[in-house]
Amino acid sequence: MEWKFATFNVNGIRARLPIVLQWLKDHEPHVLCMQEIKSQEKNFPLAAFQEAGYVVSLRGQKSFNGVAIACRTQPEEILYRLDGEDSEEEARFMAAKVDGVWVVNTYVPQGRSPDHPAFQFKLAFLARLKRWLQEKFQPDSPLVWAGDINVAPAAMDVFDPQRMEGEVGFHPDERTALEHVKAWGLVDLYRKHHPFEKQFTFWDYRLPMSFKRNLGWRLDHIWVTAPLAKASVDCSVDTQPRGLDKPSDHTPVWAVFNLSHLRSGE
DNA sequence: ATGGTTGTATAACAA
Repeated sequence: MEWKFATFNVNGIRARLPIVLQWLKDHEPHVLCMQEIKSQEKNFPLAAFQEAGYVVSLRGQKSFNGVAIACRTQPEEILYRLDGEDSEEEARFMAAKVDGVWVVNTYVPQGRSPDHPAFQFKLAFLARLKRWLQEKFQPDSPLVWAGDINVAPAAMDVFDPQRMEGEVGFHPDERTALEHVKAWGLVDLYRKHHPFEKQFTFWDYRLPMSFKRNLGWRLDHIWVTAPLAKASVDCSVDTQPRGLDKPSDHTPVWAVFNLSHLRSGE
């Protein structure tokens, strides 16, 4: 069974609905993780997704943040909170078991700047995620961690690494925190399939012509456990939606897996 | 130099 998975920071689901629906129609993924839906559940366009053939589970919040998972089939199990989270916490995490695969969808805190308290919150979020993975799952089980991770893992993942070194999104403490999550047993799937390509997933609105000039960052990721890495057929970034009218500042990342390959244990 | 634009919600705030 070919299983297509995608992640997209939509930056406001209501503003992005036409682009997202068209993308679903064109690519027909089994699962789409979304971040920054900036919507409460009552304002989320559930019916439009249903008409497109998707069931959506979401963790919303007024105005900011918010994550959602759109699936072809109803997930077997859904989790809305990292361990220890209280109901007041920002909506940045959810997980669902779909087609036998655990899908962990995060909108990692951006961090504002390295000297801001939000930066420590970002590092703590990554540490908590690692602990949660460690306590709940085995790295030899099929699991995807995806979303807007808000960290560029390496120099080739930012348009000007010398200028960005130490900035939020490309700070050594963030790269270390990300390495710690990875060390649990995850593979950066885009990088596995494209070891040398400089390919971004985010281009800031505030930089004039940033997309045209390719002044971007690779912040959106699909990281998977070993069995899924082995079962993966392809992983790529679709830059097309970033060039449309009224785009998100991010663009989708997708991957294809051969799940029958996974289940046969080979 | 510390800008710039965008979405949400309708005044600022976050990114």
